[in-house]
Order: sequence, then structure tokens, then C-alpha cells
Amino acid sequence: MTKQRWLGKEPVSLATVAAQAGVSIATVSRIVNGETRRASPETVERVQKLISTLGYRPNHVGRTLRRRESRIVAMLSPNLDNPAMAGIAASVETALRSAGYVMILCDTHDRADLQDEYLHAMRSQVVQGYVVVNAVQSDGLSAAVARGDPIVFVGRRNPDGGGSFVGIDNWRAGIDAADHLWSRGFRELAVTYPLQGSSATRDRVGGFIARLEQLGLTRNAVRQAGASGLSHLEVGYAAAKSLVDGRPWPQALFCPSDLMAYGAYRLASEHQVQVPKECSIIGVDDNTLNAWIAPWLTSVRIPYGDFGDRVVEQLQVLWAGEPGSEQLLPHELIVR
Amino acid sequence: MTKQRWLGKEPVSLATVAAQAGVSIATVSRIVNGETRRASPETVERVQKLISTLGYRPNHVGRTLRRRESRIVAMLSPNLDNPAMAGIAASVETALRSAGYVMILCDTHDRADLQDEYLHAMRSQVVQGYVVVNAVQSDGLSAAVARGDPIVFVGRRNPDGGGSFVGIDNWRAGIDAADHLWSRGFRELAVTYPLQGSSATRDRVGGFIARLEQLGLTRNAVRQAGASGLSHLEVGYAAAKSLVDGRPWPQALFCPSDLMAYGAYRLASEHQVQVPKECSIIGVDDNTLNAWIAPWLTSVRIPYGDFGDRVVEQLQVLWAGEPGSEQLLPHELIVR
DNA sequence: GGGAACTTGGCAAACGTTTGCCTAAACTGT
DNA sequence: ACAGTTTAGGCAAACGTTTGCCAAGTTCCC
Repeated sequence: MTKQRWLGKEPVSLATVAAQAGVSIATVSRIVNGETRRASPETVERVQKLISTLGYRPNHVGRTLRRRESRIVAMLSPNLDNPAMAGIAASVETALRSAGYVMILCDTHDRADLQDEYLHAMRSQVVQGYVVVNAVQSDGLSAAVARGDPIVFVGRRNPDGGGSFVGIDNWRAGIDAADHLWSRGFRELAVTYPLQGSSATRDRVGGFIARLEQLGLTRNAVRQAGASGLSHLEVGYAAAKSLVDGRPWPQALFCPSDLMAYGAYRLASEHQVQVPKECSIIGVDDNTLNAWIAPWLTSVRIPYGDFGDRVVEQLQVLWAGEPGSEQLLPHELIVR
Repeated sequence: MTKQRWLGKEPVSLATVAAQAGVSIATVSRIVNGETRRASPETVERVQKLISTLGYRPNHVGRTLRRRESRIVAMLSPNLDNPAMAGIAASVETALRSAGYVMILCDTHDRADLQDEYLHAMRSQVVQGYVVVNAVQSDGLSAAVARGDPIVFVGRRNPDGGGSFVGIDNWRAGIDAADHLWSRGFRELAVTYPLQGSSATRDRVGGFIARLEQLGLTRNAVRQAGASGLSHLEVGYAAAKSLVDGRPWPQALFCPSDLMAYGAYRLASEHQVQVPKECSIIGVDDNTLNAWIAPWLTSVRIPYGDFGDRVVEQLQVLWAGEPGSEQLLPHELIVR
């Protein structure tokens, strides 16, 4: 009794409308779905009036069971606290909505077990597709891919390879960062990275170093330091610490994410090192807040706001039974 | 054919398992739900083995239709891009998950029409409850409240009054900010606010001004400026601009949100005004990033990470048929 | 040995939709 | 007038579960 009060006092269904209108459920269903040719104009009008006065709304659960499509898409994201992830979530949500879908959001905390748990749970919910941001390797994911479930990978590629992907050319982003610093005349360079890095951060760092070698720096001339930790903020701080431990700060430091750059910045502040005067820091993401409170940071802007549309495009491709593709969006170096 | 490939090649249902096991659907259903006393130990084992080898997972849609509970909760939030909102979303998601629910996330962009559209859509999805962050007044919302739908309001109270609420004592937060600045000896004070402000920001500003009057400042001694705009970042910038237009900067400035404080900070930077040396800025929220890149900002910390548990508590109260209550969480002034 | 109680499990009705098929009645053309 | 077509709408099966009720068979107690 009290348990189902959430349904409203009057769970008005097709049957309710049909009874009031004196027609069959089938007829009401057809009218609801716009198939007006199967009923006389008077019937249609009578039923439509009743629908609006009774406030009838099709029950999606019944519809899903019958039609076998839920219009629900699951998004699995690691830590939503990361502004970049939140940006992706917002963008995808908006794009899905305008395509008539709703999004179930799952925070995997970057853990393989939680990712699997969610993948299972979402399958139970009969979701129509998955958007997996920064996927980690896991059995459940491999199984879903093998099953042919429609999955769009965002940020990181499918750990098992293949499939739909939306992101940027991370290697190229690293190259662009290197070119920028080089053209400014910096030669004492350093890079920090997360130890349990994903393909995305690895590529950024890889591109950065490879480019510098191409430009004439020896591999050892580029100082490198990794660290591990929960958040990129802490990773950036710790990595920077081990980088400058007892040594002078480099002229410029490349961090494969803005959060890591923030971590490095904190250490620089503690060391009274001025950014960017004494040490330039360059990150990746270009968080919205940078323009307001971190103008000292140069960053490779990733157009997260454009991800949503591409993700939905890819989902539609997969739903059509065609193979997905890689969508690389343009990034842009922002200097303030 | 291709259309339903997402279901997997073998949509294994109770019927599948039952057929293989040579028992009825009912028996399998009972075993799945742990009602083992209704079958012989051998049957139970045989069925359970089959369940795991076939990879059977209960279909939530069928279950929802029958049981009339979807274990889905809808969260309506304005702009997820705001780190505070993202923090709430993350916290609520985690709390819901550990209570066995999943969350559908809807970004209302602070628009009444979108809020209504989502409320309708979620009702169709037969969600079991709603978490509405910074609700705006709308017909659909009033209707949902009147219907007795379980709704927990977060951040802003129910515009129509009453109901469950999770948030902080905003008036008190304003008071605390005033006390802090006063105790530091500042007497030339100012405050900015959004023109189309919510009850939350109004209360913060109201408490701030009321306290200063109590302390002996006349109302006119507190400089005030409002502005409107899409984002609090821009509002903060514009309000600060109109505040200092041709006049000296105050000793301290209260902004009812961190984002507004960031906006004011940008203007201060453009005016070569040092923060906090020449002008102290105090915000509300205490964004995680403050410790890393905005140590100049004093802020009233809102424990967003604790919101999730309280929200779920309130939902459970509502589901039990009891009236919800107001949950005011403790805030804390953070000075760096 | 006979009723009571328990064990094991099946039947079938719901939950709200959608949709292929059927059927009358009305209309059309010749 | 009669066959053929169109119109208007109902029937019932399915989608995957859950669960109240019923029915045999077994055990137990006196």
C-alpha cells in the first residue's frame, strides 16, 4: 500500500484509457503510437482527449519488454570528480537526450571489478548500449565485446583492441606539446607520468619524448618521473617531487593531464618556484577553470563538449549492425 | 536480426534454464531468488549449476514489470559542468549503488521545461525515486510532489515548500563568513550575488549581511553587486566589475559560490589586485581544486561527499511511507 | 492404519505493451 | 446484385518475471 504510493494513486495504463473510451487496448496502443489510420477520426479524438485528461503516459517497462528496446544507454566512467570526466558525462548525456535516450551513470572508480559488476547489472537492465570511458581490462568487458554488445570506448581504446572509439590523437598531442616548448627555446625539459598509466597518458608521454628525440635531444636529456596514487593531483605532486628531488627545476614540465599539472604546480608553489616564469608547465585537457584561475597553465585542449555527438553517432552505427570506427577529434594548444 | 544482436546471441531466460533442467519456470525463479526450501537439494544444485554455465542473469525489465519496483532512481541536476554538482552526483551514485540501486542522470541545465520533460520521462521509466538538485519551480515538479512521489531535494529546498531536503544551513554559512572577515579586522566589505539567485545563494548573502549589521555595520556600508549570466564564473566576474567600477576594491569580498569567487579573482588579476593581500576573497563550496590551485581562496566547505548517504537515507524514509525531513550537514570554514 | 503435516514442485494469472491476424460492416465497381 | 476492397477495431499471444494456490508423495504421530 504505502510501498507503491510512488506509482501515484492512479497508475493509469492502456487498460484504463481503453475502458473509459470503450475501445480495446489494442486500439489505444495504436493511437498512442500515432497509427491513426486504424481508427475512425472520432475514436482517435475521443481517445486522445482521454489520454490527456487522464494523464496517461506509456509505461516504458512494458514497452521495453515487448519491443526489446529500452532506450537506455549505460555510461561507465571512472571518478566523476575529475572535471574532464564530468565534462564527458555532461556532453554525452545531452547528445543522448536529443536522440531520445536516457543515460544510466556508473562510477567505476577505475576498478576492474566494479566495471564488471556494472556491466553485468546493466545487461540485466537491458540497456541498448554502453559508453565506456577510460576502460580498464576486465573479463566482463572482453565478454561483452565478444558477445557483440554495442560499446563505444571513450578516452582509452578497447584494451583488447578494435571497436568504436572517440577521443583525440594522444601521441600527436604529446608532439604538439614538445613542439611548443621547443619553439620557445626550452631545452631543459621534463615529463611526469602516472605509473599505472593508461594507453592515453602513455601515448601523450611517448609522443612528447619521441618528438624531442627527433628534434635532437637524447632520450636521457629529457628528465622523467613517474608516481602512482589515487588521483592525478597526487600523482602529479609526487612525480614532480621525485623529479626535482635535490636537483634544479627544469625550464619546462609536461604533464599528461591538467590534474597532474595542478599537482606539480602545488609543489612549485611550495618550492617558491614561479610558474611559468621559472618553470613552464604544460598540461592536457584544458579544464574550463584554467582560464579563470590557472592562467599560468598552457594546455592541450580536448574538445570534450563535442564528444557526446560523436559517441551517439557511433552508437547508431553499431545499432545498424555496421562496424564502429575511430573518431579522433581535433585538439588545440591553448597558451594564455 | 542485426537489430537485436545487442542482446547477445542467446538471450537466456528462466525458460531456457527451466527447459534444460527439466523443471518448471517457477522452480527456477524461486531458486534464483534464494527460496531454496521449495526444492530438493539435488534440484537446487542442478539448477544452480545450469544457471552459472548458461550465464543466466535475471532480466530486470521482466522483474520490474512484475514486482513493480525498478531499483532505478533518477537524479536531476543542473549543469554537471559545475564541479560541485559533479561531486554531488558522484556521491549519490556511490551511495545508491551500495544500496543496490542504479542512477539515471539528467542534466536539466537549470531550465524548468527540461526539468519537467525529465520528470515525465522518468515516470515512464518507472523510477522509484527522484533526487532533484537545485530544483526550479515547475508544474511537473508540483504535480510530482502532489502525487506523493518520493523526492529528495538537494541544495535548494522544494520551491513549493516541504519535503525531504539535504543541504547545509546556508544562512549560517553566510554568518560564518561574516564573522571570519570581521574577526580579521576587515570593515570595508562587499558581496556579490547572482540576480536570478536561488534560495541557497540568497540565504548565504542574507546571513552575511544580517550578521554584519548585527556587528554594527550599517546596511549601506556593505557594498553589494549582482549580475546575471549563464555560469557563476561569468556572474562573479560581471558582478565584481560593477562592484569596483571606478571605485577602490574592498578589503574583502564574499561570493556565495566558489565559481563566483573564481570570476572575481579573474577580474582582480586583470586589475593587478593581489588576492588575498589587497583583497580577501571568500567563497562557498570549497572545491577540491582549491587546495591545489586556488590557495588564495578562503571558502566555506560543503561536505558534498557526505550528501549521498543522507540522500539515500531520506529516500528510504520516503519509501517506508514516512514523511521526509531536512538534513542539514555541517559546513566548515577553510582558510589556507 | 489413518489423519496431519511437511516436502517438492507445477499451473496459471498477473504486470503493460505491441502486433499479426481475424472479422464484420461499409463501400466500390460493373 | 455480387464479388472485391477498404475501414474500424477486436483477439490473443508474446516479452520475462513472480507468486498464490493446488496436488501429489512422503513422513510422523498416536
